[in-house]
Amino acid sequence: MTVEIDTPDRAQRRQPLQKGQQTRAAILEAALRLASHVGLEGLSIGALAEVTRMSKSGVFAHFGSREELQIAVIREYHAKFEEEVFHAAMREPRGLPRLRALFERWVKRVSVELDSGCIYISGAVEFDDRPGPVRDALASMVVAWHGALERAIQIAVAEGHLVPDTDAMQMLFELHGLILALHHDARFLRVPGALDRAHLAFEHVLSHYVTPGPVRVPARRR
Amino acid sequence: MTVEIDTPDRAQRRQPLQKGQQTRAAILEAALRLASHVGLEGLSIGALAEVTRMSKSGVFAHFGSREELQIAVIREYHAKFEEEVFHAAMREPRGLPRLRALFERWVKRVSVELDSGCIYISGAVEFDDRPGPVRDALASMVVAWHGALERAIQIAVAEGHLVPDTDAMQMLFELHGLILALHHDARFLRVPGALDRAHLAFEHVLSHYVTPGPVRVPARRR
DNA sequence: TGCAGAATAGAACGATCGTTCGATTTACCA
DNA sequence: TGGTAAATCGAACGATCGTTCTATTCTGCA
Repeated sequence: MTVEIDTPDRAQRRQPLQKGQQTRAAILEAALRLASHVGLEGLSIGALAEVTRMSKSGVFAHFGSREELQIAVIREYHAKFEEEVFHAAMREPRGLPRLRALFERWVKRVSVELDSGCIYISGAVEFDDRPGPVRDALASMVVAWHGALERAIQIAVAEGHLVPDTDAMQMLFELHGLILALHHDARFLRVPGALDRAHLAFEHVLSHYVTPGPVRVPARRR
Repeated sequence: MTVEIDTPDRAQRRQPLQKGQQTRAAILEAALRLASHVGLEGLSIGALAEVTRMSKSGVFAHFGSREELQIAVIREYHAKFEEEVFHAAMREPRGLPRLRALFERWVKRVSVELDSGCIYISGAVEFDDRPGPVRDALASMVVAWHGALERAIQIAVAEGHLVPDTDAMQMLFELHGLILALHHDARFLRVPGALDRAHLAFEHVLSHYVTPGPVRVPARRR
């Protein structure tokens, strides 16, 4: 539901956002920061209004309901995630380099970023027993991301970097576990060195699937 | 703060619980079931009163504050966990068999048990940004459990089942990741076959640390 | 510049939250 | 069995929740 048609003037002046849209964006940004601390369930319109120095009803009007706000936050997080992790890594060459980049950026997103906990992870825990549109939105984003990773693995197989009988979903399961363990140790337990553990574990997982020998023959493919 | 001294009569009649204690236990059981669905933060005294068919103040009086209730729930979960996972697995022979049993029971606790989500996992996400006594209680329980696992790994090394230069904390990190991934896939995404993935992944991790060759020479030790 | 519509504020709603307090019932021991 | 302390209830508190109104301010286009 964005603006479909802009006046030519506005479009070329790079001012595509009306007032309402840009305060909505500001609210969303604050909501994202807030939700990454207190979770999607902990997100409240009152607190959001305080942070943005607006009235509760003013904030509310932009979303229509708390559920819609939560879903908007999820979508916003997804967009950021896609940009900073997926698209950035896609610039790496196909196969293992790209897979490494995906994992590396994923790691950064989950553990290092200053005040941004991973909403995919916290949301999964908050909504694993709570059906509804929020859960559905969250799940569809996570599934999409996992799908992208699975494809990256399959490409690495096709490139000959990973052994032909690699079970992509199994490998994904193992890599996902590393991210979750990292998130747990770094964010909850505050263990130093969790990052190194994640990297080393990545190599361990990789060694199960990587094609043996220094010489690799990339499969001829387009 | 349990009852220190019982009258001899009561102790031998196996009625160690006064009325108050046993309703407290009943409340705690309900709280545990409720918290595993809605989380420790989602736990409310009102909902708890409704479930136990008591008044809010009646429930409240047993704990003195919501925080105390949350901590009591954590301790209760810990006791159950210790009994069903740790103690049960400790009956297995030292080394690899015991480590396998620990993992297996851990898996069961986290994914199969009907309506009991793992409070260690959900709590870690809920309180990773929230200091206070609840977080401290939770963290100390998790740390204790991880310590027990680390010891089990070290014993397996001493028994010669795992290679001598095994990094116990690294191995623990990798195994913990599998549990978290299982929890995510089974509880949130409801993917079938997550259990099998966890088991296969366990063997993968193991193969990195297990002593090669069919013949193993257990270290002489006590 | 003026006017229509969007954007925001402000007050109020019913509900629920954790907590307090005083009254009342219940359980237990002498 | 009676008396006392423990256990439980019921009502009320202030706070906050999401949401709904109406009124006011502001923005952007003719």
